[in-house]
Amino acid sequence: MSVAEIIVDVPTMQTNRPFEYLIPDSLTEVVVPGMRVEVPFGRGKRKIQGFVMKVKDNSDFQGKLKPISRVIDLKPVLSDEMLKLSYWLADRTYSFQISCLQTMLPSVMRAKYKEFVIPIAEDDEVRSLLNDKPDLEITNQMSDETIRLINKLRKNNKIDIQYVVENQALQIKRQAVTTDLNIIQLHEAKSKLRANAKAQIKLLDFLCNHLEELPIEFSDLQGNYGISRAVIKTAEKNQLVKIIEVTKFRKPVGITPEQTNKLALTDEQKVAVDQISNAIDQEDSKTFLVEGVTGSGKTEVYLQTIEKALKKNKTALMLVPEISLTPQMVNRVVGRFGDQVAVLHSGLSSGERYDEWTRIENKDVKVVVGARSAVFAPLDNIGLIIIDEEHEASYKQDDNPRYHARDVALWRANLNKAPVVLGSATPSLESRARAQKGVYQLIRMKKRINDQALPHVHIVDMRDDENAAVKGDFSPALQESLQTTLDRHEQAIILLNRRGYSSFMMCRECGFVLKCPNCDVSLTYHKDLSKMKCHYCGHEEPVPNFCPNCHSKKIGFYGTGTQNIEQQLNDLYPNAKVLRMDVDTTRRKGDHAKILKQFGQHKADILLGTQMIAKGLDFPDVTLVGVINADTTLSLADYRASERTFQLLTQVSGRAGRAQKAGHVIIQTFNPDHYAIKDAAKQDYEKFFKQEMYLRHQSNYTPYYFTTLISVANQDEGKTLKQSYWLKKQLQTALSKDAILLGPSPTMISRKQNKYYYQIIVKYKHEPKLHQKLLEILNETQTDTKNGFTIAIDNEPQHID
DNA sequence: AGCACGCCGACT
DNA sequence: GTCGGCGTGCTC
Repeated sequence: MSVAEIIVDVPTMQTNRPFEYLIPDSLTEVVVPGMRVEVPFGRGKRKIQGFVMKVKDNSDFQGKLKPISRVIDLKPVLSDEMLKLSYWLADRTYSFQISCLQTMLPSVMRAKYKEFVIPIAEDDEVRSLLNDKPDLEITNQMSDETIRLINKLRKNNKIDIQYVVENQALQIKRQAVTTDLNIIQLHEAKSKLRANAKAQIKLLDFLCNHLEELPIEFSDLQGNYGISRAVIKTAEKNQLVKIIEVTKFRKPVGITPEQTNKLALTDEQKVAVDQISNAIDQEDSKTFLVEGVTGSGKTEVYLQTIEKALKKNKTALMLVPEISLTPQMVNRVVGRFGDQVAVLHSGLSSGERYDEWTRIENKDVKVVVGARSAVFAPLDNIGLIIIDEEHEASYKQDDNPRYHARDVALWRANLNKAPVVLGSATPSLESRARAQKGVYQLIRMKKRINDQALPHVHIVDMRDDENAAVKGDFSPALQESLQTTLDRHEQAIILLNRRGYSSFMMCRECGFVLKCPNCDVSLTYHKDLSKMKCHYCGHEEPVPNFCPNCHSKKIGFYGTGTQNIEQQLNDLYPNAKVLRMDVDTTRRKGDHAKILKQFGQHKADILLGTQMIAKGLDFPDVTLVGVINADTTLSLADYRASERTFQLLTQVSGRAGRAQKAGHVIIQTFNPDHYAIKDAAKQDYEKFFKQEMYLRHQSNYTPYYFTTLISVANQDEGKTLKQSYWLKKQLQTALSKDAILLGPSPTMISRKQNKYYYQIIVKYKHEPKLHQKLLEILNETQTDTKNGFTIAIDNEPQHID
């Protein structure tokens, strides 16, 4: 007898364990761990997807085992390493195992479930329900009436429900172009076209040059050659080409960047490369923290160590924050390693993502570059893992499973006996502290390449009379510097530190602030829609003409958004071209890259934006960086506020003067004496680290303490609070006197989408019973979860709000 | 999640 | 009486 242990696709606490199924004779030897299968589950005829975790010869199960219906994959989609990782991940993040298994795979591999009504009796009601068709899909848009009818007919055995598990990944079909004509016929056709049919000529030329690569997908033609769908359709009409559907993905006909060669290393780089290479050689899974000032050439260290891993016939994984996954960055890697590289970025459609995943799985590539989720890339035999901008909060996923890519990377590295390289100019306190203790090996790179001077940073005290008197948000010093920069035909970057600083409406008469009816936040003004919008739930309403509270007409905008600043810049420098980069201008995929490209080609003089412009951009003509409001992140009620402010200011300052030209940075602030701002101005990480460590020690925070955040949410505020206190009491029973228990307290935005949020924070050093207790709580509260309670556990949260 | 079982109130 | 509301418990 052959039995499989299967994790089923039902994300609840009760089903969060393996279920045993009989492997039918026809599938023995076929069903192996890591494979997806379809199984019957529950009393009805429901069929769902499951993951095979183990295969064994017998079962202790008392009841009758059901057999596996069919296999979804012919070979396992998860390796033993990944299966093993899923146990650890589920445990560490307090998530369902099924959720962990699913996040490791591209989203198209998540099963889609469909239900169909099948008639089994001749009946008028059945006929009218099905409209004389052979079946009817049950959707959630059906009226209650229809659902009731379906239930009734089923009870009376007049219809049956059929469950279908769909595998989206295999269903992806894409349109592609091919032609029956040969090269001579194509040329002939071309000569017959009118001279002004430029796009048609371009298409035919393309076909002539790529005949052996046909069929080629639409998206490739559009993306890489600018041949639009309309052009192809016209050609089809004229019987020049054929449009077919392809299921087999081909590698995109990409523009391979120019081959780049190794750069000569500075002494500091050499030390770094040697040490890491050594660890690769020794298969030593130690962790390096490369603390290198902006411009010290960390990327070259990454590239040369990756090369080292490849030479040892191993693979390499490189994680970068989504935001710095720019063409600049990608080209540098692809330029060095060519088609051995797979890139997983958010610009890919889910099909393309699956494509890249398949390439990695098939061992067609040796290097994977990508954002957070790329840490689950199905690479085999990993020789090196790199995490660039190690301190970035985006490495932590903020919904379930709440994993930190760094932790996953360390786990995989340990299993693969590979070193990990954490790189940053401004390491996270926890990593830097670990290096201090010798857990990680610290490698410092203090010098910039070519001995470039660090930019000169000038702090402007906005409390000064002179600055306070200015109407807008630009101090005289910043105005002057901008003018000088423009006069010299150089470029400037203006950073607006965003949090809580967008335009909201307030009444000057009664102080009323226009808020979202569902969430406890003020609505922000969106110029493009001319509407007030909630950033949390998307609620929108028209801009009021008078105060809804006192009916005064003195209601107006407060705060500064990027649009407002853009206006001010236009007023101050009417001849300068300003590019704005924020959530509004980068909504569509590729917008981000487009704006940066334009700026890089010097098609604009000033780049204005939020956080997203601070990362890894390298523009030789930028000589001025201005920070409008350095302190808005400081005022957050988050213990990481100083760290975040320091990191942001240091990163953005590093954008100035990266080539031959000297850089200049102006930071406007109301807290000029704050250490985070002063140390950032001097690019003095070590000094900041000491000061911040002292404060963290004083207030018992990371890295001196571990933190776990438990949040409770419910529609009813009283119930939420009651539940929170119960939770706190439960936790107290498991904690020692040394643990610190904070809360319950309302979150910064205490109401989101009509639910009230309360949180409890546990700070601890060593609490062996805590983990078990939290699991118990999750188990005990599952009935509450059904009743609209949300209980979330965040291990080492990135922000507390 | 989906489904059955079971216990209560208001209708042909 | 019985239909249908939802609370409870189970799924190999």
